[in-house]
Amino acid sequence: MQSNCLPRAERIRSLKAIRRLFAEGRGGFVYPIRYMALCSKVSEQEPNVQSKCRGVEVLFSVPKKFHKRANKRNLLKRRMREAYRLSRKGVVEKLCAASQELDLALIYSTKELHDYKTIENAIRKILEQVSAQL
RNA sequence: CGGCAAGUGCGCUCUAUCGCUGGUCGCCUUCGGGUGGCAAGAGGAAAGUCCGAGCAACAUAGAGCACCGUACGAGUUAACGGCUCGAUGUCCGUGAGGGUAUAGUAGCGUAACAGAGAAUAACCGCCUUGGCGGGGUAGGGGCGAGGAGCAGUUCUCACUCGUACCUUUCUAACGCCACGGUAAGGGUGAAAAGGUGGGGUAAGAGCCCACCGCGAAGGCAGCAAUGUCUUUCGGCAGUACGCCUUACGGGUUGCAAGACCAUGUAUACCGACAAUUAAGGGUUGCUCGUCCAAUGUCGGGGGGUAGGUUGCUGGAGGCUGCGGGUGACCGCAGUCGUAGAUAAAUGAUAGGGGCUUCGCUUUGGCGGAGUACAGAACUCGGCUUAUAGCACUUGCAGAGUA
RNA sequence: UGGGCUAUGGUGUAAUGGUAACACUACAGAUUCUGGUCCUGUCAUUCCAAGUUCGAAUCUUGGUAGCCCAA
Repeated sequence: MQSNCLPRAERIRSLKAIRRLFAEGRGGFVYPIRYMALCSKVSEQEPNVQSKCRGVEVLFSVPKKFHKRANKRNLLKRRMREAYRLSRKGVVEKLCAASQELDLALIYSTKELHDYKTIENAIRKILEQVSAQL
């Protein structure tokens, strides 16, 4: 598996999982991004999912309240996704070693449009904090 | 040359690295998928959801009323409230041009404040007639003064003057009242019932006449809206908005429509039979019409939750050429294959190149800043709104040079 | 994504097309030894821009912002 890929399968798509994440996860804030994280053990009871560990599932969001226009929301989501894609490698390896899985929500919560570098720094810091909490 | 007006077109690009989505061709597979190659992947507005259609469902969508929309003429179209060409009024602009309005008027309603009056008007004014006052003329008797008869008093008087009263007659001027006639004038207002001049009249008035304006008929031009006239006739029309009337159109809901599969189990719903009731419920707001029918038994069926497939992109399609039409648009021939996501792909980073603009500079060149509006969600035809900048065509007024 | 609704002082509401009204709050003044009560006054581009009209909060059109519905 290529280290930089981020296919659709690594996104959180189930409503139930999102509800559980926001109900039970721990939050934090690194300007300009708010995050929620929830880690759990991989359940070893189910024999057919004996695969490689599921690793991280992630969700990006930009509220409509802060950015009215759809193209700006899209731009920010793409920048966050790109930054996450390029800097997630260490966390995934650590999780695989500990055989844990992690749900992560990244919410861009400011009215300014920031460029790629600030977003990348923020996401690096968030990933460090999350992996330190494991 | 810079500035305008109308119309049309375009709306950044290249390379490298790392990615995303669905398609197709191989290989692997535990049949869930994985992996490699190939070609593809946002717009002129994708937006607003303001109109019009397609498509789908709803067990009838039928009739009448109500309600809503449209409303100068002709055309265009699948359809439209759009578009094209044209007509008239009005406003803006020196101009090229642009904005806006325009179905009908028999009836009804409203028009604040101001003003006589906001629509069968009549307050002031003007005028006829009548009455009263006032004024004038004439007469009568009374009173006073003068004069005369007789110098004075008293008395008398065909005399003169003044004064108030009564009677008669007149009313040119003035005041008041009444029955009428008028609509010229009354500085108000957004708006006051054709305008100017003359005649006419008791006073006035299209009451009459001339010119201008308006309406109708006729001729001519035009498919028509309408325009026009050495024509004829009519004295001549009530402004705005709403109700109303007429013609045409509208069944409702919208791809989260709907169809299928899997999961799954509240007694919602459906069918058959039996009995009972005729109240009730549904269908569009109402009426008619029409459909259903409380309950029991049997059979089917499946609430909530959370998924997948389909609907889904080949269509009133685009482009080129020829022909028709002033034009919107239409016809024929050739050619092209052009997004299909679903917590929602179409990107990020780095480096160049265009373009615009600013500063420095002797042209060259160097440096800085900017590169818009905005992201498909069933699909089309329009409209509206947002947009850095660039290009082209035609036209307008102006300045300069020859 | 598709439907629907609303916008009036700081707040909550009124207003036939004809002077934007009421209550509370805030501020200023007056009263009081001081504060409160009471009294007087002030605070509006009727969300924005065009149009219709003699005249728009109201009618029409376009925009902006906010809210609601559908699973």
